[in-house]
Amino acid sequence: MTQLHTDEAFTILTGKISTAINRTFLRAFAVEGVDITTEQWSILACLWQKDKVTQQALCTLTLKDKPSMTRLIDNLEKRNLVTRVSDHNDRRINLIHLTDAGMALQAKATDIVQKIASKTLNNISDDELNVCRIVLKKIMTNLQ
Amino acid sequence: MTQLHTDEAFTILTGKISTAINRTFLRAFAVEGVDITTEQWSILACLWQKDKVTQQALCTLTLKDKPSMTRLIDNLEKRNLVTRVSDHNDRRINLIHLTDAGMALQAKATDIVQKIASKTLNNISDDELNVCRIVLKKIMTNLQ
DNA sequence: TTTGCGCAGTTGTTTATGCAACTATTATTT
DNA sequence: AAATAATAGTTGCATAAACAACTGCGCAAA
Repeated sequence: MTQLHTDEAFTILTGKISTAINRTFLRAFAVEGVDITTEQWSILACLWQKDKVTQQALCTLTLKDKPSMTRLIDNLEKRNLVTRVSDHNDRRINLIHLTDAGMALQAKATDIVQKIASKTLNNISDDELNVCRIVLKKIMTNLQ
Repeated sequence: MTQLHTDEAFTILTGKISTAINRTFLRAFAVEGVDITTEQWSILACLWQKDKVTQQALCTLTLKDKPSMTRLIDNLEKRNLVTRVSDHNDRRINLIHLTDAGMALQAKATDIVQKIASKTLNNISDDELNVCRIVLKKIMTNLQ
Protein backbone atom coordinates (compact mmCIF):
# COMPACT_ATOMS: atom_id res chain seq x y z
CA MET A 1 0.00 0.00 0.00
CA THR A 2 1.17 3.52 -0.58
CA GLN A 3 2.49 5.48 2.32
CA LEU A 4 -0.09 8.20 2.03
CA HIS A 5 -2.94 5.76 2.38
CA THR A 6 -1.34 4.06 5.32
CA ASP A 7 -0.98 7.32 7.18
CA GLU A 8 -4.50 8.46 6.45
CA ALA A 9 -6.09 5.18 7.43
CA PHE A 10 -4.02 5.09 10.56
CA THR A 11 -4.74 8.62 11.58
CA ILE A 12 -8.44 7.96 11.26
CA LEU A 13 -8.30 4.67 13.10
CA THR A 14 -6.09 6.03 15.83
CA GLY A 15 -8.94 7.46 17.74
CA LYS A 16 -10.79 9.90 15.58
CA ILE A 17 -13.49 7.56 14.41
CA SER A 18 -14.25 6.05 17.77
CA THR A 19 -14.04 9.44 19.44
CA ALA A 20 -16.54 10.82 16.96
CA ILE A 21 -18.84 7.83 17.37
CA ASN A 22 -18.59 7.99 21.14
CA ARG A 23 -19.44 11.67 21.10
CA THR A 24 -22.43 11.05 18.85
CA PHE A 25 -23.71 8.26 21.10
CA LEU A 26 -23.23 10.28 24.26
CA ARG A 27 -25.14 13.25 22.87
CA ALA A 28 -27.94 11.12 21.46
CA PHE A 29 -28.37 9.27 24.77
CA ALA A 30 -28.35 12.59 26.63
CA VAL A 31 -30.90 14.17 24.29
CA GLU A 32 -33.22 11.19 24.68
CA GLY A 33 -32.88 11.25 28.44
CA VAL A 34 -30.92 8.01 28.66
CA ASP A 35 -28.26 8.70 31.27
CA ILE A 36 -25.50 6.29 30.23
CA THR A 37 -22.19 6.49 28.39
CA THR A 38 -21.19 4.54 25.31
CA GLU A 39 -19.02 2.24 27.39
CA GLN A 40 -21.82 1.60 29.85
CA TRP A 41 -24.07 0.83 26.92
CA SER A 42 -21.56 -1.72 25.61
CA ILE A 43 -21.75 -3.58 28.92
CA LEU A 44 -25.52 -3.40 29.11
CA ALA A 45 -25.76 -4.66 25.53
CA CYS A 46 -23.85 -7.79 26.60
CA LEU A 47 -26.14 -8.30 29.58
CA TRP A 48 -29.28 -7.86 27.48
CA GLN A 49 -28.06 -10.81 25.44
CA LYS A 50 -27.04 -12.90 28.45
CA ASP A 51 -27.60 -11.82 32.02
CA LYS A 52 -25.85 -12.91 35.24
CA VAL A 53 -22.33 -13.36 33.93
CA THR A 54 -18.95 -12.78 35.58
CA GLN A 55 -16.96 -9.58 35.26
CA GLN A 56 -14.27 -11.61 33.55
CA ALA A 57 -16.77 -12.76 30.92
CA LEU A 58 -17.69 -9.14 30.26
CA CYS A 59 -13.99 -8.31 29.94
CA THR A 60 -13.60 -10.96 27.27
CA LEU A 61 -16.71 -9.87 25.40
CA THR A 62 -15.79 -6.20 25.35
CA LEU A 63 -11.98 -6.57 25.13
CA LYS A 64 -11.54 -4.49 28.26
CA ASP A 65 -9.20 -5.22 31.15
CA LYS A 66 -10.27 -6.09 34.67
CA PRO A 67 -9.67 -2.67 36.28
CA SER A 68 -11.72 -1.00 33.57
CA MET A 69 -14.53 -3.46 34.15
CA THR A 70 -14.43 -2.95 37.92
CA ARG A 71 -14.97 0.76 37.45
CA LEU A 72 -17.56 0.43 34.72
CA ILE A 73 -19.56 -1.88 36.95
CA ASP A 74 -19.08 0.59 39.82
CA ASN A 75 -20.64 3.30 37.68
CA LEU A 76 -23.46 1.07 36.49
CA GLU A 77 -24.19 0.15 40.11
CA LYS A 78 -24.26 3.84 41.06
CA ARG A 79 -26.96 4.33 38.44
CA ASN A 80 -28.82 1.26 39.75
CA LEU A 81 -28.65 -0.48 36.39
CA VAL A 82 -26.82 -3.61 37.59
CA THR A 83 -25.90 -5.31 40.86
CA ARG A 84 -22.96 -7.48 41.85
CA VAL A 85 -24.10 -10.84 43.23
CA SER A 86 -21.47 -13.00 44.86
CA ASP A 87 -21.43 -16.59 43.59
CA HIS A 88 -22.06 -19.13 46.37
CA ASN A 89 -19.95 -21.87 44.79
CA ASP A 90 -16.93 -19.69 44.12
CA ARG A 91 -16.66 -16.64 46.28
CA ARG A 92 -14.04 -15.04 44.03
CA ILE A 93 -16.75 -14.50 41.45
CA ASN A 94 -19.26 -11.69 41.07
CA LEU A 95 -22.21 -12.38 38.84
CA ILE A 96 -23.50 -9.18 37.30
CA HIS A 97 -27.29 -8.97 37.37
CA LEU A 98 -29.38 -6.48 35.45
CA THR A 99 -31.79 -4.54 37.66
CA ASP A 100 -35.32 -3.79 36.52
CA ALA A 101 -34.13 -0.32 35.55
CA GLY A 102 -31.30 -1.89 33.57
CA MET A 103 -33.68 -4.12 31.69
CA ALA A 104 -36.09 -1.28 31.10
CA LEU A 105 -33.46 0.67 29.20
CA GLN A 106 -33.03 -1.94 26.50
CA ALA A 107 -35.80 -0.88 24.11
CA LYS A 108 -35.06 2.83 24.16
CA ALA A 109 -31.28 2.49 24.01
CA THR A 110 -31.45 -0.05 21.21
CA ASP A 111 -33.69 2.26 19.27
CA ILE A 112 -31.25 5.16 19.65
CA VAL A 113 -28.32 3.00 18.60
CA GLN A 114 -30.18 1.79 15.53
CA LYS A 115 -30.97 5.33 14.49
CA ILE A 116 -27.37 6.43 14.87
CA ALA A 117 -26.11 3.36 13.06
CA SER A 118 -28.31 3.93 10.06
CA LYS A 119 -27.51 7.64 9.93
CA THR A 120 -23.81 6.88 10.25
CA LEU A 121 -23.81 4.17 7.61
CA ASN A 122 -25.96 6.17 5.21
CA ASN A 123 -24.81 6.12 1.56
CA ILE A 124 -22.44 3.22 2.20
CA SER A 125 -23.18 0.14 0.11
CA ASP A 126 -23.33 -3.42 1.41
CA ASP A 127 -20.25 -4.30 -0.59
CA GLU A 128 -18.23 -1.39 0.72
CA LEU A 129 -19.24 -2.13 4.27
CA ASN A 130 -18.36 -5.78 3.87
CA VAL A 131 -14.86 -4.97 2.66
CA CYS A 132 -14.47 -2.55 5.53
CA ARG A 133 -15.54 -5.20 8.03
CA ILE A 134 -13.03 -7.66 6.62
CA VAL A 135 -10.24 -5.09 6.79
CA LEU A 136 -11.09 -4.15 10.36
CA LYS A 137 -11.11 -7.80 11.38
CA LYS A 138 -7.76 -8.38 9.72
CA ILE A 139 -6.38 -5.38 11.58
CA MET A 140 -7.70 -6.70 14.87
CA THR A 141 -6.08 -10.07 14.14
CA ASN A 142 -2.78 -8.45 13.15
CA LEU A 143 -2.77 -6.55 16.43
CA GLN A 144 -2.92 -9.69 18.58
CA MET B 1 -27.01 -3.36 4.78
CA THR B 2 -27.98 -6.30 6.92
CA GLN B 3 -28.44 -5.69 10.61
CA LEU B 4 -25.84 -8.22 11.65
CA HIS B 5 -23.17 -6.49 9.62
CA THR B 6 -24.15 -3.11 10.99
CA ASP B 7 -23.77 -4.34 14.54
CA GLU B 8 -20.44 -5.99 13.94
CA ALA B 9 -18.92 -3.02 12.17
CA PHE B 10 -20.22 -0.75 14.85
CA THR B 11 -18.96 -2.80 17.73
CA ILE B 12 -15.52 -2.80 16.20
CA LEU B 13 -15.53 0.90 15.42
CA THR B 14 -16.93 1.85 18.80
CA GLY B 15 -13.60 1.79 20.47
CA LYS B 16 -12.12 -1.63 20.08
CA ILE B 17 -9.98 -0.86 17.06
CA SER B 18 -8.61 2.39 18.35
CA THR B 19 -8.14 0.93 21.82
CA ALA B 20 -6.15 -1.94 20.36
CA ILE B 21 -4.09 0.39 18.19
CA ASN B 22 -3.46 2.74 21.08
CA ARG B 23 -2.31 -0.12 23.27
CA THR B 24 0.01 -1.38 20.54
CA PHE B 25 1.53 2.06 20.04
CA LEU B 26 1.98 2.64 23.75
CA ARG B 27 3.77 -0.67 24.23
CA ALA B 28 5.96 -0.22 21.17
CA PHE B 29 6.98 3.28 22.26
CA ALA B 30 7.69 2.01 25.77
CA VAL B 31 9.74 -0.95 24.51
CA GLU B 32 11.84 1.33 22.31
CA GLY B 33 12.39 3.79 25.14
CA VAL B 34 10.25 6.53 23.63
CA ASP B 35 8.33 7.94 26.59
CA ILE B 36 5.23 9.34 24.90
CA THR B 37 1.61 8.30 24.48
CA THR B 38 -0.26 7.85 21.23
CA GLU B 39 -2.08 11.15 21.73
CA GLN B 40 1.15 12.98 22.42
CA TRP B 41 2.59 11.43 19.28
CA SER B 42 -0.38 12.72 17.27
CA ILE B 43 0.44 16.28 18.39
CA LEU B 44 4.15 15.90 17.76
CA ALA B 45 3.41 14.49 14.29
CA CYS B 46 1.56 17.72 13.47
CA LEU B 47 4.44 19.83 14.74
CA TRP B 48 7.01 17.82 12.80
CA GLN B 49 5.10 18.84 9.68
CA LYS B 50 4.64 22.46 10.71
CA ASP B 51 6.11 23.92 13.86
CA LYS B 52 5.09 27.02 15.86
CA VAL B 53 1.34 26.82 15.45
CA THR B 54 -1.48 27.79 17.80
CA GLN B 55 -3.21 25.35 20.13
CA GLN B 56 -6.39 26.02 18.20
CA ALA B 57 -4.70 24.92 14.97
CA LEU B 58 -3.67 21.68 16.66
CA CYS B 59 -7.26 21.21 17.85
CA THR B 60 -8.50 21.48 14.29
CA LEU B 61 -5.83 19.15 12.92
CA THR B 62 -6.43 16.46 15.50
CA LEU B 63 -10.18 16.93 16.02
CA LYS B 64 -9.71 17.48 19.73
CA ASP B 65 -11.36 20.14 21.85
CA LYS B 66 -9.56 22.98 23.57
CA PRO B 67 -9.46 21.55 27.10
CA SER B 68 -8.00 18.30 25.77
CA MET B 69 -5.34 20.26 23.92
CA THR B 70 -4.47 22.35 26.98
CA ARG B 71 -3.76 19.21 28.93
CA LEU B 72 -1.92 17.42 26.15
CA ILE B 73 0.35 20.43 25.78
CA ASP B 74 0.77 20.48 29.57
CA ASN B 75 2.02 16.91 29.44
CA LEU B 76 4.27 17.55 26.47
CA GLU B 77 5.78 20.54 28.29
CA LYS B 78 6.37 18.38 31.38
CA ARG B 79 8.42 16.06 29.17
CA ASN B 80 10.25 19.06 27.68
CA LEU B 81 9.16 18.16 24.17
CA VAL B 82 7.39 21.46 23.40
CA THR B 83 7.13 24.97 24.88
CA ARG B 84 4.35 27.53 24.86
CA VAL B 85 5.50 30.84 23.38
CA SER B 86 3.16 33.76 23.77
CA ASP B 87 2.55 35.66 20.52
CA HIS B 88 3.61 39.29 20.75
CA ASN B 89 0.99 40.56 18.30
CA ASP B 90 -1.93 38.80 19.91
CA ARG B 91 -1.46 37.92 23.52
CA ARG B 92 -4.38 35.50 23.50
CA ILE B 93 -2.33 33.13 21.39
CA ASN B 94 0.23 30.54 22.40
CA LEU B 95 2.49 29.31 19.64
CA ILE B 96 3.64 25.78 20.33
CA HIS B 97 7.33 25.31 19.63
CA LEU B 98 9.12 21.98 19.40
CA THR B 99 12.15 21.75 21.68
CA ASP B 100 15.36 20.12 20.53
CA ALA B 101 14.26 16.99 22.38
CA GLY B 102 10.92 17.14 20.59
CA MET B 103 12.59 17.37 17.21
CA ALA B 104 15.05 14.65 18.09
CA LEU B 105 12.21 12.18 18.64
CA GLN B 106 10.93 12.39 15.09
CA ALA B 107 13.14 9.81 13.42
CA LYS B 108 12.76 7.13 16.06
CA ALA B 109 9.04 7.62 16.60
CA THR B 110 8.33 7.69 12.87
CA ASP B 111 10.25 4.47 12.47
CA ILE B 112 8.23 2.78 15.22
CA VAL B 113 4.96 3.97 13.71
CA GLN B 114 5.96 2.71 10.28
CA LYS B 115 6.79 -0.70 11.67
CA ILE B 116 3.47 -0.95 13.49
CA ALA B 117 1.59 0.29 10.45
CA SER B 118 3.06 -2.31 8.16
CA LYS B 119 2.55 -5.09 10.70
CA THR B 120 -1.03 -3.95 11.27
CA LEU B 121 -1.86 -3.64 7.58
CA ASN B 122 -0.17 -6.91 6.67
CA ASN B 123 -2.13 -9.09 4.22
CA ILE B 124 -4.52 -6.25 3.36
CA SER B 125 -4.55 -5.32 -0.32
CA ASP B 126 -4.41 -1.80 -1.71
CA ASP B 127 -7.94 -2.16 -3.01
CA GLU B 128 -9.34 -3.35 0.29
CA LEU B 129 -7.61 -0.57 2.16
CA ASN B 130 -8.87 2.01 -0.30
CA VAL B 131 -12.46 0.92 0.13
CA CYS B 132 -11.99 0.95 3.89
CA ARG B 133 -10.59 4.48 3.77
CA ILE B 134 -13.55 5.65 1.73
CA VAL B 135 -16.01 4.06 4.13
CA LEU B 136 -14.28 5.58 7.15
CA LYS B 137 -14.33 9.00 5.52
CA LYS B 138 -18.02 8.66 4.71
CA ILE B 139 -18.67 7.70 8.32
CA MET B 140 -16.75 10.74 9.55
CA THR B 141 -18.79 12.93 7.21
CA ASN B 142 -22.06 11.36 8.30
CA LEU B 143 -21.15 12.05 11.91
CA GLN B 144 -20.80 15.80 11.40
C1' DT C 1 -14.64 55.60 24.27
C1' DT C 2 -17.05 52.31 26.13
C1' DT C 3 -19.97 48.52 25.67
C1' DG C 4 -20.32 44.19 24.13
C1' DC C 5 -19.17 40.29 21.28
C1' DG C 6 -16.08 36.76 19.92
C1' DC C 7 -11.79 34.17 20.14
C1' DA C 8 -7.71 31.64 22.66
C1' DG C 9 -6.82 29.26 26.23
C1' DT C 10 -7.58 27.31 31.23
C1' DT C 11 -9.88 24.94 35.08
C1' DG C 12 -13.23 21.69 37.38
C1' DT C 13 -15.85 17.53 37.34
C1' DT C 14 -17.10 12.95 35.66
C1' DT C 15 -15.95 8.99 32.99
C1' DA C 16 -12.69 5.86 30.95
C1' DT C 17 -8.03 3.47 29.73
C1' DG C 18 -3.32 1.22 30.80
C1' DC C 19 -0.34 -0.81 33.86
C1' DA C 20 1.38 -2.54 38.24
C1' DA C 21 0.58 -4.11 42.63
C1' DC C 22 -2.54 -5.89 45.71
C1' DT C 23 -6.28 -9.15 48.40
C1' DA C 24 -9.05 -13.06 48.58
C1' DT C 25 -10.36 -17.43 47.09
C1' DT C 26 -9.75 -21.80 44.68
C1' DA C 27 -6.88 -25.39 42.44
C1' DT C 28 -2.42 -27.93 42.11
C1' DT C 29 1.53 -30.03 43.39
C1' DT C 30 4.46 -32.40 46.08
C1' DA D 1 -1.84 -31.56 54.51
C1' DA D 2 1.10 -27.64 53.42
C1' DA D 3 3.11 -24.89 50.06
C1' DT D 4 2.51 -22.98 45.63
C1' DA D 5 0.25 -21.42 41.61
C1' DA D 6 -3.65 -19.66 39.28
C1' DT D 7 -7.92 -16.97 39.05
C1' DA D 8 -11.40 -13.05 40.17
C1' DG D 9 -11.66 -8.86 41.40
C1' DT D 10 -9.90 -4.22 43.55
C1' DT D 11 -6.97 -0.14 44.21
C1' DG D 12 -3.44 3.47 43.00
C1' DC D 13 -1.42 6.40 39.69
C1' DA D 14 -0.88 8.74 35.13
C1' DT D 15 -3.14 9.92 30.90
C1' DA D 16 -7.07 11.35 28.18
C1' DA D 17 -12.01 12.76 26.66
C1' DA D 18 -16.58 15.55 27.14
C1' DC D 19 -18.84 19.43 28.74
C1' DA D 20 -19.61 23.71 31.19
C1' DA D 21 -17.93 27.69 33.13
C1' DC D 22 -14.37 30.70 33.40
C1' DT D 23 -10.29 34.47 32.38
C1' DG D 24 -8.02 37.55 29.28
C1' DC D 25 -7.45 39.76 25.14
C1' DG D 26 -8.80 41.91 20.61
C1' DC D 27 -12.12 44.09 17.75
C1' DA D 28 -16.10 46.50 16.20
C1' DA D 29 -20.33 49.04 16.71
C1' DA D 30 -22.87 52.46 19.15
